[in-house]
Amino acid sequence: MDPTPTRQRIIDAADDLFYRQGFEHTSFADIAASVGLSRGNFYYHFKTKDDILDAVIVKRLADTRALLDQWEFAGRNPADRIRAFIHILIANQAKIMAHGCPVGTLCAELSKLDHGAQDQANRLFTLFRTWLARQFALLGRDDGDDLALHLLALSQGVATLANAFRDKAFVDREVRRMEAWLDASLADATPAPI
Amino acid sequence: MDPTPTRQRIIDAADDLFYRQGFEHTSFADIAASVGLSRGNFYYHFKTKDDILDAVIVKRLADTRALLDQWEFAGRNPADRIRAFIHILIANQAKIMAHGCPVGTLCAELSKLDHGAQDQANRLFTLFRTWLARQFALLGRDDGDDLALHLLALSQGVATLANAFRDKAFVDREVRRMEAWLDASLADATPAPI
DNA sequence: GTCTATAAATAGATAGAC
DNA sequence: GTCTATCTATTTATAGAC
Repeated sequence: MDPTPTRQRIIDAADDLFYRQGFEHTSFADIAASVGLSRGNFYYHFKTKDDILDAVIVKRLADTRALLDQWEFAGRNPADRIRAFIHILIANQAKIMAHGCPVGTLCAELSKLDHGAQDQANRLFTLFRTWLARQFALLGRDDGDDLALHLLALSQGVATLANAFRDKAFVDREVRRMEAWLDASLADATPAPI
Repeated sequence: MDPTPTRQRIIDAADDLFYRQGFEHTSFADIAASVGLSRGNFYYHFKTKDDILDAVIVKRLADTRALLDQWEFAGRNPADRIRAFIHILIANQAKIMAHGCPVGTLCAELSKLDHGAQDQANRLFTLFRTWLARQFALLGRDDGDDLALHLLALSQGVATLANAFRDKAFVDREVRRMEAWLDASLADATPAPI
């Protein structure tokens, strides 16, 4: 009858607030209010703000691994799995237009803050990178990591511009472009540039 | 014998600090110290932090217009001018790896802060977008704006990942890829996707 | 135009009662 | 485990002397 322990509710609330408002712009008071907790009791669960950030990143890493495992399981072949990645831009379109990519915006912010958790956050990118590279490798490409980084870069840029221009049609166009590029990559051993 | 007025020195310092540390993470004290000014005197020149941000964005807009005019003048044809855009990633490689793209990171931060200057900052993107779209149009493309947004998105994503992974070779590869894509677009009326 | 001193608000963090 | 009360540091911002 205690569905989610307080600690987990704090992490979930912080995860959401860090995404929507940014890490630095989110205060303890914001998180406490979101959970329905007093500021004082807060420190029983987390000693410092950086401790919460660590916990949020650990949670995001776990969530990401679970997502990739799900795609791995559900996708019948590597190409379908890569398409699943491309389609996050559609599935999360509203959130991305409102707040950008959770991974890209967090890493960018931590870089500005010169924060010690930078490397941990960057591992979120690495999870996608490694997973995508393996899918491309399974398709017989020996430049899987290069293709993975390229696709990751394009999806990041689409998220950034989608956030700035709030243009749904632009996102849809770019998703179709990525799909066409993937198809061309499958048909041709030396796919078209960009 | 007063080379740069204090107001301009404040704007220059804030511009640099906002880029390297982010807007919110930069305090008046930081800017004042960077200029060599007391905090008190600061308010003689700018009433609020938002006023400084406005001035910084105005400066960046002017700098960007000057840069685009220079490319317009120096490039012998639209293709060369687009190549000049692509090569910012090389020219500013060190800064981009350290702090990301000045435009993309500012717009992303202001979006998180839900800041009133969002639209003003987004105009920086629009300057590049409109300029690129015209170059593509001059090349006979009727989908100039689409191509402009696509190139802008890819360069944004490259900046984001360059900042996260600090990988110079990755940036070089993506620049070559963009150049190859541009060449293919020129040769073919229906260029390869992505 | 520049300075020192200071106000007022907020943020991170702690102590101790219940 | 949760609360109230409090401390300390920082930040934005103002007042007034020079």
